[in-house]
Amino acid sequence: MATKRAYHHGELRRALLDEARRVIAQDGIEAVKTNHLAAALGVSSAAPFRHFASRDALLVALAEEGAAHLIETMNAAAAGHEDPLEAHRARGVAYVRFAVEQPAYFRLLSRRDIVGQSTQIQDLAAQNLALMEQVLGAAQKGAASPAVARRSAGVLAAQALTYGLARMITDGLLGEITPSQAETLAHELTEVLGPGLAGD
Amino acid sequence: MATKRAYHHGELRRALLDEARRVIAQDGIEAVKTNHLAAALGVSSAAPFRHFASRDALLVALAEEGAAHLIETMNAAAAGHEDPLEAHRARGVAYVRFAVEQPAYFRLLSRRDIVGQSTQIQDLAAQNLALMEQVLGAAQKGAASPAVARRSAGVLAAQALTYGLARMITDGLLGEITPSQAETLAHELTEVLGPGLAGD
DNA sequence: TGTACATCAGTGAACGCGCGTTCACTGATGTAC
DNA sequence: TGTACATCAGTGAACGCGCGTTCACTGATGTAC
Repeated sequence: MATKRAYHHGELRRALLDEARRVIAQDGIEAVKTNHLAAALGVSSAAPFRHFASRDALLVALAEEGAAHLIETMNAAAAGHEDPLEAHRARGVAYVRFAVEQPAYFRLLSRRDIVGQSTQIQDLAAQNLALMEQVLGAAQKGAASPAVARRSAGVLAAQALTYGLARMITDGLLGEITPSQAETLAHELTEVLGPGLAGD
Repeated sequence: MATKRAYHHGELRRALLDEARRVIAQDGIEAVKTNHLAAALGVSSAAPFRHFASRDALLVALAEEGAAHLIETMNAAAAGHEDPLEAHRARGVAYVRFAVEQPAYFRLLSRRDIVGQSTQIQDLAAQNLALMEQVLGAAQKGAASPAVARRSAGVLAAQALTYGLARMITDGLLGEITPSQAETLAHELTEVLGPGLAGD
């Protein structure tokens, strides 16, 4: 709102997060430099450290925002569906859309060195996984490894497909793609998966 | 073979590539530092530049090796199968196995800034895609976008699933996983996809 | 088989820049009386 | 309502290190005669 910034920026924390998000979306996480963020906001290069203990802390905070945002989006998408399989599919579609619309959040959330620093994010991920299992009503019999013991083949297949599509798009492996094209793709691909899940 | 290295290393180029591969597998591409490679091989920090014009050139060369290796592996895996659908599935499984066994190559090959520097790799990728389409015998009707116009939903679904699984594993999102566990997973997941592809 | 010379693959010292982070400081804002 | 003081959010200068890359050099290897 303030057109002319005075000595005190007022919204610097928020502005730093937003600028970092912009940079990540455009050039990736490695392109985030604290001094560039500061310069872009017309502030000294030491200023960011009044709000974040370190560059890493800034990235983790941003990732936490993203996680909350993602869960919310997926829950909202699933809410409208009676059929559990359709609800599950809607989650997958929403996930891909989120990745395309918010590539910065998505990139942060696929970095285990960043996610690993936030128990909050890990908790959200666990909740989400439990929800998926519940929706698909999958019995968890013996699985391939302890690490994936909680995931049925169906859930994992759906996750791998949506995650893979999301990554292919955000990593630029499919060229330029608009959010609406991404959504169409997500619909088509989850449809291919449909018969296999139903027969589970 | 030579136990004691003399003034001339003799295999430095090869050794640099191997060491870089090791580092990438363990800590990612960003962890490759020319001076660390040199130190690990007991050579001065300027030595690598006798064999590669720059750090980037080294990474591209390594990626080219990886691409050749991958194609070969997938072709070999598909060769034993009569049924085109099974052949296609074998390719997918081989792809995931490759990603797990050779995470360094896989990581390099999913970086478009690196792949983009090598027409050789791009050619190999195009050939491979054509082969997949041919195997699946997919008619290419109107698709979601020009960029993906050559890919049917079935091919893209299979790619997204295998790519997604491979990335989830190599990015550590599924915890520690052995190559044989990975192969089991790949089998299970491609099975889920089966019914949808057959009915295409 | 030995000597002269070109070429190749190393050395080691240094450069230079980018970037995260620190530090003593100062201007602005909020609160007590 | 005004003054004194604590606290907060900036500044700007500097540090220090990591790392890619360059440069003039030198020891080893291969080839011609």
